[in-house]
Amino acid sequence: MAKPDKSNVLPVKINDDTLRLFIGYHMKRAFNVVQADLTQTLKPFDLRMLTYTALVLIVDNPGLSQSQLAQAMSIERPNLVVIVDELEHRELIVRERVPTDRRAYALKATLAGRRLYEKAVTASIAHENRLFAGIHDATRAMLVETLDKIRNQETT
Amino acid sequence: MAKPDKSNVLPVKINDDTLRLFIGYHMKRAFNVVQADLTQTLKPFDLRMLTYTALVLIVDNPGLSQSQLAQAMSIERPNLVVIVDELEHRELIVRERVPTDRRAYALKATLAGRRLYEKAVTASIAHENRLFAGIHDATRAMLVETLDKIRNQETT
DNA sequence: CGGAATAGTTATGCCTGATAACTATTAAGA
DNA sequence: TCTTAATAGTTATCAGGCATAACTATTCCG
Repeated sequence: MAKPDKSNVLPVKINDDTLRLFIGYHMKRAFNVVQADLTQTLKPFDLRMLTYTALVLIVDNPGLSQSQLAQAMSIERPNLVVIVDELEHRELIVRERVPTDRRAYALKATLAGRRLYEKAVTASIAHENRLFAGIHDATRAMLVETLDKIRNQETT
Repeated sequence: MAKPDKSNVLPVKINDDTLRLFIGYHMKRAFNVVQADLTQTLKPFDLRMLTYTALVLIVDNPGLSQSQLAQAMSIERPNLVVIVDELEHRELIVRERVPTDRRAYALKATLAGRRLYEKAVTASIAHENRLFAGIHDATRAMLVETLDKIRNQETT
């Protein structure tokens, strides 16, 4: 006579059928996995998702201002300050003065910044290839297309 | 002779082609939109995403423990305490003692909790139908299937 | 010129998420 | 049985992400 398994080594399976009705739930769970993996990928470069994103945008858009960068990253200006501070202190970017507008900074990557960019982007692509290895190209394309459609539903 | 538009009313379009290479980037942007909309949807019920998720799981799994709930929500036990506290103070759930294990609580929804659950779930379904109106059923199914596949790539 | 708007900054607070350390209770092994 | 390990829940604490208000310096505009 087997005694009931009270040990919670393998806890009872929880029913999340209601939550599974929601696409947002699936998006959150999936994104958590991607973000956790990306965080690990960026750790050797001492970059977080936000500092990485900012570095990429500065390298690809030399001379952009902090306001433009904040808007591109969909974060508020005050929150960008600390990010730019960190990149500047690490000498990955510089804040150059704009001659025609002494309020604004022109953000530009240094050589070290561009080198870190190359390494981090390469590692990130490898990370995504690994994580999405089981998903066909056509499916990936449809996924991206659908995600962009959702993004553009924005109810601002 | 049109003068160059220096006004940043419509800021220069920033090039994010590199970031667009990453599925995770598209996921984050899309999820931000969904989350913002859901937050607005839940606001009239005084629920946040986490309190809402916890309430749904407790209603659907009466008697589950805080440890099980934390695991189902993929958060640490200490962070769940405040969530359960809030739901309990609002008398949406109760912490019942488990006779066979005096360490654990059996979480159960009250009638008020179940009623709020009904309203919030109904509103959430309407929110998703509105947000995903432009996406065909077949596409939604494929989206969910792909997201679940990504979630299961988890590199724990 | 003078008020409005903009760029950047500082201070501050809320929410999410993680860890360490603790109490109470239960399980497990000598 | 007795000791030790493990578990459930809690507290304290910290870091990160994100938002707003208020401020300075500068530029725009009527």
